[in-house]
Amino acid sequence: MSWTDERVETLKRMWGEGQSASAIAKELGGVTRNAVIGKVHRLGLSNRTDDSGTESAAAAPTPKAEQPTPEKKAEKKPAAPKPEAEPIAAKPERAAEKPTIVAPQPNFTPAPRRPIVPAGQPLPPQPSANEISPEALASVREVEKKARKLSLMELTERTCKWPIGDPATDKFWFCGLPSQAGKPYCEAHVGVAFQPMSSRRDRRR
DNA sequence: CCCTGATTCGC
DNA sequence: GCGAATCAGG
Repeated sequence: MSWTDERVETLKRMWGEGQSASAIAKELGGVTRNAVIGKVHRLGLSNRTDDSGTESAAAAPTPKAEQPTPEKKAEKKPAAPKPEAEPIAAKPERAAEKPTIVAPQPNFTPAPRRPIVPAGQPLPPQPSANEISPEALASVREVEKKARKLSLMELTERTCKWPIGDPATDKFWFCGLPSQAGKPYCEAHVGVAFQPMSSRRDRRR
């Protein structure tokens, strides 16, 4: 397989979406994650958070030999118009939803009033507003159908620990699907638990 | 052990 | 330019 324009485009898009190299490789097919990573680097888009300008010091690991490879930056940015459709705010339309209790979210605040926090304890990282992408929500709902419904005792290092149901009843279990490396949740639940780190970073302050 | 990206270097 | 092997980390 070779890096056709189309394949490169897919690579760029998915990488931009924060997809992992292995995921991209899988999508493309015929290449390994190594190939993808290698290509990513050659394309010069290894840094997913393209914040040019705010470059402070650092990034000078070579105190000795400067640049053995005459690196020329043939930047050609304006190539992609990138009609990225901004996802409209998720539609929390869940009026007549089924009585099934929605999985509690880690960043969910049950008590709207009670900013009390353990003394001197820095506030836990709050992923800003909980604007979960519609896709992520849909994904979660889908996943919960396939949940292995593990009990607490059945959880392991590599099972999703996302709670489902009401802890006060028997209708309670854990997702149990394969968790992502180093994360406590499966792919879908990671998606709602953590913000994609990209999205709209900061809307003008 | 599972996974992640980063880097190297022979091709 | 390519990507397997390797490295470094979670």
